[in-house]
Amino acid sequence: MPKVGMQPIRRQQLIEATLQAVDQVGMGDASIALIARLAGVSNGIISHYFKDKNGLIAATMRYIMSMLNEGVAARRQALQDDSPRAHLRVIIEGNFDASQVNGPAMKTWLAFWASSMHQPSLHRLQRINDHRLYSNLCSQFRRALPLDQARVAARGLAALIDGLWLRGALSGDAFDTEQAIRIAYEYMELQLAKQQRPDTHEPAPEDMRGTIAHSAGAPRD
Amino acid sequence: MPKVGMQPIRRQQLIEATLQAVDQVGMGDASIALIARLAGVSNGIISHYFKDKNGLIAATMRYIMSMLNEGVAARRQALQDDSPRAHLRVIIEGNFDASQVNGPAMKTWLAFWASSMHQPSLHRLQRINDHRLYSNLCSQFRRALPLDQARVAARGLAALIDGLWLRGALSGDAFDTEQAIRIAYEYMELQLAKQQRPDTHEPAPEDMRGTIAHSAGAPRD
Amino acid sequence: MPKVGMQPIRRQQLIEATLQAVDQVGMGDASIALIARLAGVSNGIISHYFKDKNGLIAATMRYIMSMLNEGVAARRQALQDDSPRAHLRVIIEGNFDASQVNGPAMKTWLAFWASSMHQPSLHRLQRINDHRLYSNLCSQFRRALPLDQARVAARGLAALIDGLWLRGALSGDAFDTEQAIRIAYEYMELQLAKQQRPDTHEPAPEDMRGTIAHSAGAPRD
Amino acid sequence: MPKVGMQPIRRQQLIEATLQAVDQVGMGDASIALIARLAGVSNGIISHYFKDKNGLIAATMRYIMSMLNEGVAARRQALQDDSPRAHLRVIIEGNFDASQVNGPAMKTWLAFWASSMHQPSLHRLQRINDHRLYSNLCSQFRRALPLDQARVAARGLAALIDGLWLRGALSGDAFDTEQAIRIAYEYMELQLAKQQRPDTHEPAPEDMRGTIAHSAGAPRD
DNA sequence: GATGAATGAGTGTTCATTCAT
DNA sequence: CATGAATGAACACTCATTCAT
Repeated sequence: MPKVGMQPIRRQQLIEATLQAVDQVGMGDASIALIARLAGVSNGIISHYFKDKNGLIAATMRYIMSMLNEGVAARRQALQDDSPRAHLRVIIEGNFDASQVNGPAMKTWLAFWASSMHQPSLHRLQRINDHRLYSNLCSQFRRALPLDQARVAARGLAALIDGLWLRGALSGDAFDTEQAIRIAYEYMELQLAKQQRPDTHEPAPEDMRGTIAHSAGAPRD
Repeated sequence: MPKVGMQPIRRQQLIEATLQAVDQVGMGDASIALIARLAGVSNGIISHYFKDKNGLIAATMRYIMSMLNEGVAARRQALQDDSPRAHLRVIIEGNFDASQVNGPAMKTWLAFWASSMHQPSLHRLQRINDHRLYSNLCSQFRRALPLDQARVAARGLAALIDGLWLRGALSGDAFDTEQAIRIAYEYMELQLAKQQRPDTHEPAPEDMRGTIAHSAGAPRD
Repeated sequence: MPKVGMQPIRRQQLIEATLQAVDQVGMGDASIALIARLAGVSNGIISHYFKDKNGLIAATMRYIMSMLNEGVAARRQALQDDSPRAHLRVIIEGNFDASQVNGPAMKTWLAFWASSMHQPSLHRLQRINDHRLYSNLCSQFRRALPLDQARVAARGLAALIDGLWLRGALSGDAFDTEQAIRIAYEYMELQLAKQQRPDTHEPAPEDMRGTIAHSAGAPRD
Repeated sequence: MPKVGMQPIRRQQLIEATLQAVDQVGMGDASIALIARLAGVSNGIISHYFKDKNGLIAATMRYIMSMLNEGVAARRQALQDDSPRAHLRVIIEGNFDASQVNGPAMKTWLAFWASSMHQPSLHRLQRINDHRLYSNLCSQFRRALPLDQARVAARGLAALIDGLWLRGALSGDAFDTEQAIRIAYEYMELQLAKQQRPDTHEPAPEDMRGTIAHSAGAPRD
């Protein structure tokens, strides 16, 4: 009943109800009536805060994306090592953050991707996100590799991260975060190894002092 | 007009109309009425041949999966080199076959994944497919690497293939098949390279003497 | 496949499948497809033999009615006593014949009644049947009672028979034929007992010395 | 137009439209669209208030049943004579109340009976109703007769009432309430007569001075 | 005689959206 | 702010019927 400041609270409430609904019945069956019931509010209020259902969906997507970005940002701030490797690790870890590998988030991401193929507004959101992951990876690889190699490495690592996430999400089993991170790390190392000894394709061992560093790199984009 | 033996013809006709409809408006809006119109038949015929819409969707998915399998199988038969490397290349290439990187197929795959999170029957299909890619890769890597390494390599390559495919599908641009294949090849080579030099810090070295073997491996399933 | 004489066989086959279908799913859900499947024939054949669904329904009703009539007729032929009482008993018993108190018959009768309220052709069938029971009872009571009393007795006994049948059918339990017959007998006796006392204001007493004729009495009508 | 507290009004409105529709075209053809049109509301509102068509049908049945009960209850309250006879008369009369012998009610009852053979929820309703008529009759007969006789009398009278109602409904002509009540009265008297002179099986004549009495007994249940 | 492919109108139901209260 | 009554189009699905074979 409070007049002031209800907006952000209600919006958050409805976004979380949306995630819950998508988790329970899928995006296709996540009706406004169900979402409103889960949020404990009336049907009508949704258009009040989000104009229409698409608005709610888009807001929910932006919310998950911001969770992803925050997951990376928080890790980056805790970094002490400023090496590319440390930054890349942060990006990788952030993309497998708990906020991204739970049921509601995974189902919503998948539904979002499917929708983005036909909804221009979602497609735009999606491209921004995809590009962010790539460019964050690329800018870190760039510090260790020539541009061409950096681009390929970034493209590969981005794909590997998304692929690991995708297969984990689709498996139906609990997400094996550790294994996913390990595989992504290894790929990163293999790419970085090209820098040290351009004549070999071995990873560079000695400079990996477990450091972590405060780097940048927002997740899934 | 009713002829005898129309079943296979009509089924194929309706599956193709479904792909077309999904391409045009997305799976969410691919109504029976639209699919029937695209196929040039009446609404009612769909339940005659597929029981209900789910039956049509599942048949469509099976069709795309069989296309994928055939794409790999055809390449495998043309193979002259029986090495793991050659087989792995076939699997990679098959997964980026023209039948898989066109609009209708990509949109259908994405929609299928999203649906599989909530439809047990689709989930089953999906798991079978995912597992097939992994086990095909694994059995090839196994010929060159120790079991543990082979597993990790297979998991990584499967994820990389799916991730490259996913990012390509979501990009909205034409699929850059060549680049995707190149990145996947490189990953494959990096993994196979571990066998060569037993002296490095990598495990599983000596027993993979470049052996090759004739194996099989169908992609994405 | 025999050409000649298939008609009566097919018709009977389809009528029995109709009873079976009504028993299983109710008349509302007894589709032509289901009936054809139960009969082991194709959908299309029904219109060949019965023009349309209504024709099949009507034929099925006529079949049940004829079973009822045969049940009474058979008992009447076995009769040695020609008294009104004996004839009335035959009518009562015939109405609770096994052919009338089984699941398919009871469900079909009820559905038929409901339909007869809106289908003139069925309504006509129904009236004929109802009237037959009444007039058969009436003609027997007439042999023992004055016309007015006979009419009331017949109306009452007809209603009691139908009511006993109805409540038995609706109960969901096995039909207690014996009890129903006992109650109907008692009513008959109470009505016939009025004849004994010629001093009452009613006519037609003494001349009904049990004798009289083989009359008729078809069931439920 | 949406007002608060519309629920009871709309529900009643829709129930009456249902009766009207059943009267006009039968329950089989009483579509939601027709009912909504007769009620002057939109199709969608029905699921808003009754969940689905079955809910509306069940509510309509409960409404007719409550009318029946009220018809008996009102008569019972007006009773001055507390004799079993008076109470039984009230039950009989209530079952032929104007609310039960009009077209819509009769058609709805018949359709309800037919449906109750296949819809468990309706069957339950139906059994309750059937049992109520029987037990009300039985408890009154019990005051004048030994238990065994009372049970048989109640069973017989319940069947007679239902049978008279059924034949009246099916006749297609205007319901002859008076005649039906007269026949039921007579049956009641014949049964009650057993009490007075257990040594004879004659009905008790003299004590039937048209007494009425205030008794209880709800009809058809 | 018999099949089953094909139709297309009709069904109950769901749902995002609107808006008077 | 918030409700929930109300709409009406859209949906998947059913079905009696027709008819080429």
